[in-house]
Amino acid sequence: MKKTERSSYEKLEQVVGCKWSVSVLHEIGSGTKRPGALERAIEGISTKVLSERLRKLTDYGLLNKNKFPEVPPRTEYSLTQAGEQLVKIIEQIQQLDQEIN
Amino acid sequence: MKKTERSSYEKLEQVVGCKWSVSVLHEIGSGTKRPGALERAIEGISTKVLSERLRKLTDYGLLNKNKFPEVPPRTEYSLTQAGEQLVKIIEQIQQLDQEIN
DNA sequence: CAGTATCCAGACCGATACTG
DNA sequence: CAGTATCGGTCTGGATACTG
Repeated sequence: MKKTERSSYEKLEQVVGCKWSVSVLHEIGSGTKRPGALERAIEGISTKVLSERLRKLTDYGLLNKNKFPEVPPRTEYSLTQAGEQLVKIIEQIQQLDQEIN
Repeated sequence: MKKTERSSYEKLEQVVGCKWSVSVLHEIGSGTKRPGALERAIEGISTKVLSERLRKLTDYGLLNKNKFPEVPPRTEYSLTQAGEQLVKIIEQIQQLDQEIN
């Protein structure tokens, strides 16, 4: 994505720092699994961006992807173990956020 | 910065998602306090961006700023309590990061 | 329904010059 | 030394149309 990165925080920045990533992780953590439902649940996100995030988070090992060979096609995403840990950490930051304000 | 934000993750994205923010927080957490030293310690960051980050993190209540009325001017930054908590959380994510890869 | 391709406006970053 | 202003290139996100 960025090309001039080299710090050890690269991955953190690319995952959490990407707009909508956190919302997507949180929503999936809340039980929403299918892209269509996610798109409806996360107000404001576009198809393209949702797809990009799902792909990236899957690539980074934070999401599992299950594609069912049906018509119409059905795909379900879920948190990996690492994904769940990240969600927990994100929730901590949320609380921190409230303390700040 | 962004203008079309409205999710509850806005702040998290704006703080952690900003390039270099995490590095700056971490470096200050490691004891580096003055802008000049930070600029040298954080390889690749520019004056302008460092200033922006310091300002934003200060505005967000993550950093304390101490300006001394001396010549030449001296300024020192330190983590607020919230800043320290955030640094701890970031370190957790670092560990998670290692598990992912 | 899931996912991709395209187009465009604007945001961010980087480098640098400059002020107090 | 700390901090701001400017400028240019690049990348991202948003909207939409489209494919399987």
